[in-house]
Amino acid sequence: MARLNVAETEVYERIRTAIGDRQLLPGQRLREVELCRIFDTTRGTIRKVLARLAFDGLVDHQPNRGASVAQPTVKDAADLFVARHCIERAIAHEAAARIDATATGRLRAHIEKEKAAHASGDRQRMIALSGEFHLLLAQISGNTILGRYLADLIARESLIIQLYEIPDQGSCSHDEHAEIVQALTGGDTDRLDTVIKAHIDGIAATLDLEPVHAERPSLEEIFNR
Amino acid sequence: MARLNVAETEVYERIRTAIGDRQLLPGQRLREVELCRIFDTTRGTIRKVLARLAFDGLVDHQPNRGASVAQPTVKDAADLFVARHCIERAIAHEAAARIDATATGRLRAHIEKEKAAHASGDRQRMIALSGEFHLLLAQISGNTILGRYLADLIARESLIIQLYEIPDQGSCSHDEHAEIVQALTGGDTDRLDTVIKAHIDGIAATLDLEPVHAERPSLEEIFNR
DNA sequence: AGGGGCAGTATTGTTAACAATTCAAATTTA
DNA sequence: TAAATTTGAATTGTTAACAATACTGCCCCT
Repeated sequence: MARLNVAETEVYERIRTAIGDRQLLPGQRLREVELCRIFDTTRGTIRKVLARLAFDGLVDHQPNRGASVAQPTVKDAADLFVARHCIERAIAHEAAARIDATATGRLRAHIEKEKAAHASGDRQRMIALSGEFHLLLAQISGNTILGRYLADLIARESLIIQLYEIPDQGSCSHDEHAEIVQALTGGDTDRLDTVIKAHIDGIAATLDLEPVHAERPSLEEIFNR
Repeated sequence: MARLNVAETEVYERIRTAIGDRQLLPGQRLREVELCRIFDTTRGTIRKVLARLAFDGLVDHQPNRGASVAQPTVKDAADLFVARHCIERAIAHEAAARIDATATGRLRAHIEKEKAAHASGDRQRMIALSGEFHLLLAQISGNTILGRYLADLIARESLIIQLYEIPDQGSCSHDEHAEIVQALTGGDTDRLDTVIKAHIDGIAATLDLEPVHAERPSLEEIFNR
């Protein structure tokens, strides 16, 4: 095996998961030399990684002004949930056509992990596992393109959730995941569609996407009342 | 307006459309210095462009072995049509919810262009216009994420069509496009689904599993005239 | 005070030289 | 002759210095 530019993908993954895990908050500046120190690598590598993240929409990269973690708008969020529903539905259909005992076992095992995380109240881990469940579905579907799109959407979603989540609205959906598995193995595609739709809507429902926030309110609006 | 790295996007677009227009054939090598000469730019710019194209899946980029136009596999092709159907369906639904007289007018005007290209037998132009029709739908839908995915899929598709198309199987589908517009304005979503499905299946049906090998024109010939 | 320039610093962008790797033809060897 | 090896050229990968740009605090002026 060729030793592929390991440093680059390493740094890329670490920043990506840091965003997914909500350690890197939206708007956080990402200075090149600072990242160089942290990851013990060169500026060239960092630049490539930032370019990739910018292309993913996870990072805002303006010429001569550097990079920062993206701050998706309300419209971005709305577009995302439409796209997510469409991709998730297609993945579920493909997975239903290919599912076997092994796949079912992996899904059930994953749900057990989610239950454990829920029981122990480890919120960070719950979020990570929830994403992984859907990526596992994508893997079972076997469609790499859909899988890539889903990974893209999940990463963006984590930023959106951070920005727009309604506090104290625990979105712990491992029981919904169990329903999805049940519908998958049952072969009832109508029911599958219903469950998928409900699941995505459930996530969207924990957000406050009122158009009020669409345009950032001006300082006038905030203080002049 | 800031003068954004114009050279980079320029080169990127030219190579991208050269692939879309079937001037750059699958497997064609893309040497850095050669591209530098052709586009009169530096190696750094070319490298960034090639990295981006590789990320798009349009270019195969192996460490120390350089870049070449990608050669999607049969599985890639199968995955693509599943994804394409899913995205196209979602875009159609969104577009149906937002369509107005202006949008209808633009779609009809586009179809007229397609008819003209068909009448004049300009195959190259027909291919380009066919892609544009779908991107126009995406624009009407207003969903930028779905639009991005669709653009991605259309670019990949052009490579797949080149590799696997059955010769003399004229896939000139401007009448199918007219049907889509009719279903869109009619508001009949079931019919819309049927038409979309038929359209995608129609494209997939013109393909064969055996790769086609063709003489490849040099980069000079493609870009320098 | 408050605004406008000004210089110094910090940060990003680019380039050109150098290093590492691969490729292909020529040569050797069995 | 065919496989293996060598060798030099072609090509890609990396780095470090330099250039350009944007940010920040200061001073001056009104």
